[in-house]
Amino acid sequence: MQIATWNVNSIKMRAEQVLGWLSDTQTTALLMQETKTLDEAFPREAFEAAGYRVFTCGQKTYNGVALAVRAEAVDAVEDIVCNIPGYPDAQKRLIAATLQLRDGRRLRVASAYFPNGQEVGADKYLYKLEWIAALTLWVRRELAREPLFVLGGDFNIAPSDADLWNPAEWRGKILASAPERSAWAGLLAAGLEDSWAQGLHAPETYSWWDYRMSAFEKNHGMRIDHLLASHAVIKDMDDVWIDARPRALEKPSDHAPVVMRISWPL
DNA sequence: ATGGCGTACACCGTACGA
Repeated sequence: MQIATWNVNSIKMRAEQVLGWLSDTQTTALLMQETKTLDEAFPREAFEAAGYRVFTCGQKTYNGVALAVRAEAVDAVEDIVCNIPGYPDAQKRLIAATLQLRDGRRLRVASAYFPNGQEVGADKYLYKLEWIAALTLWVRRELAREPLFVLGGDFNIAPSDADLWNPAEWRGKILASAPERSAWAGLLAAGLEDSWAQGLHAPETYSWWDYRMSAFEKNHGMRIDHLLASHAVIKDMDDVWIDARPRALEKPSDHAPVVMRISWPL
């Protein structure tokens, strides 16, 4: 079984690349962010024709999250929620669903698009911290009833200076500020583990590169997309990596997929 | 200090992003 998260930066622009990548990698469940599309305009038929079920929580122009799940891997998909329960928000940044897997396991997955925050101290920054606090409370509740849980997405947080190509310039700034890193630690304290900590990774491995100034070619990137999971998932994880290949295509998303392989035979 | 690039909506430029 393979689970991936990918900020696609407009699903209408990227559907062909995403479907090609799913076909190449045989990914079981893909968590998408920044679909930037109303649910009725999501290219659902193309995903279904490729053998995936799709669940969307979208809006016009901005934000938007979605799940694509291989139909043959699940008996049912249940308890779908759009946005954080109890946290009303016009911005669509979370979708979760429980996958009743063909092997009998129940796995809850959540795709999250964390607010960017714009600048430390800005209104959008306060919203970011408030949103993460609400998410953390929700994660605690979910973990109490769903032992197999994965939270993946574009966190818009670089957990350590090693996750920035130029940490000196980002010290204390948005994506790297102490309150954001403390919020990250709070998510782990709620009962999640960072899948990345399980693997051996080359230094300067990133998940996002600016479109400008040939940042990808120079590997001027950041690692801000993550897969967290409960221990019951992490203990069965074989590998985790970032697939930078799609970033080198024509008209790419500025983010690359983060992928985890779990030993369950699906 | 700005823009550098890309996307969306719909203006023929603005908002937003990380």
